[in-house]
Amino acid sequence: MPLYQTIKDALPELTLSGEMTDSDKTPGKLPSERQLQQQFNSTRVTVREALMRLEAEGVIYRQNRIGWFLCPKRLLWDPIQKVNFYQLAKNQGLKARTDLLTCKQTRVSDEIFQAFALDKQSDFYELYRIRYLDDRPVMVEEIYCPAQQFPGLAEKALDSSITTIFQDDYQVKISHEQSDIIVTALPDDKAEQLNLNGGAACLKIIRKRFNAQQELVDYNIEYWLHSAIEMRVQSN
Amino acid sequence: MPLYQTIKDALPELTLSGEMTDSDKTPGKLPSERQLQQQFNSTRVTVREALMRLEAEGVIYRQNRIGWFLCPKRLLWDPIQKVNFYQLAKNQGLKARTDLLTCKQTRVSDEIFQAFALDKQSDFYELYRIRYLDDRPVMVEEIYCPAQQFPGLAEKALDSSITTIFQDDYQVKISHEQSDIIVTALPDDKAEQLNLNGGAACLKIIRKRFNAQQELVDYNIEYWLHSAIEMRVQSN
DNA sequence: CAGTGGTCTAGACCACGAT
DNA sequence: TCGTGGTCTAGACCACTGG
Repeated sequence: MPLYQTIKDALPELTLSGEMTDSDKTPGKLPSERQLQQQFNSTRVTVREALMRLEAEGVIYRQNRIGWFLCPKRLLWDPIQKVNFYQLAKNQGLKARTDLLTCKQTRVSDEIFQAFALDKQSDFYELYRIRYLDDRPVMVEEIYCPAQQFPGLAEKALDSSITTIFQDDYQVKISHEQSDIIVTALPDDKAEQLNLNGGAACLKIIRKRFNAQQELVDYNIEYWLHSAIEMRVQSN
Repeated sequence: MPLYQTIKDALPELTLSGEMTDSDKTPGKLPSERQLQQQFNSTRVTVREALMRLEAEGVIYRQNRIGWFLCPKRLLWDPIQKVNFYQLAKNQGLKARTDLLTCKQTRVSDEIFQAFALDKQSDFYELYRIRYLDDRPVMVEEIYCPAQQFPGLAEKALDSSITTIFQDDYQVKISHEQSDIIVTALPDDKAEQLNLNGGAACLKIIRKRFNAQQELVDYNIEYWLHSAIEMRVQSN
């Protein structure tokens, strides 16, 4: 059996038992790579091989230049149900939070513009937001919607539910949506916003939401830390 | 910019252009790691860092001890629709194939047994299958169903659609199913069956299928090569 | 048998975090 | 300032693939 397998198998217990120096400081924090290297009489390359495999499995994750941590349980999500993020988290005993990073009016890429089937290229609102579960950053998203349709959007409480704002402040109701979901690597710029490392596996979700007239209301790109989410779908 | 970034960015074009020795032999095959190491005046560790990031993105994949290859386009799949695998592939211009690895009667783990809510532990059929798209292995699955309910199942054409066999040979019709979907790493034993490497990101799908009486008909665990699949879901 | 990827060693320097 | 993870070098031996 490869050495990294031995290390990999031993790591979760080693961390939970709190034997090693780092672990008793912050709960769930793994010992440093150099400590592990000594513990297993190996090298950093091999230790990191073990760590990265555990990361791929969704057992641990890392914060950029901080260290490696055990993953809490995943958020269970049904892509069919249009359940509010806060409600979803609360139902599962998790604390949800959203931070608005930026909100500006701008032109958008052709791909996004064409999805809206508008007459001519005009301004869009572009929102960048981060979502947290129990204060752990788990998702970044970009939201695009036509500026003309949502005057004064920038002044709203954009760290709350966009759906609610659309509905209460603009009488725009979502009646239907389409989600494309792929597994890919977290792009470096998104990773930076999450204080994570680029290259980690993530779930990329492109969501288009429509009103009853089949008009596109908003275009949403989400990147989820892969270890933070689990999907459950029913079909009849 | 890190060196592995430079290599990563240059690789797809380098492969497609067919400049390097390996690439013109097998279409889509990347140059060997040692060739790349020379080309970029670097080391294997760094070259592999670039390769593994591309793998995580779903741009390339590797066959165990054979080499790295560019990924073909993903199979688009709607977890809500109960579409036959062959039909789905055909609609998207892909050639589907299924290989039966093993089929035996056996006891099963408590987790699976309990899902069936049977009176007492009895034998189950356990099928292992591999699925290919255009002759590329993209999925391994385990299927479990109660042996008593499907006498002689082992003699059927198990490299075709199980759903069809259930329906035509046993008058058992699936009316409803539930899928759990998570991103994780391909376990080593599954990787071996696919001639791939353990540790690569994969989509793990646990599917439970029920008849009209809400009885569990079969229990299915699938591991998809993450770069081979894309999900699209509609919600109303 | 030659070449490949899989695994591993034993170092190094840097930027950044915590203190 | 010290320790951390991020990146990188320059090798090595092995098991296996393919000719």
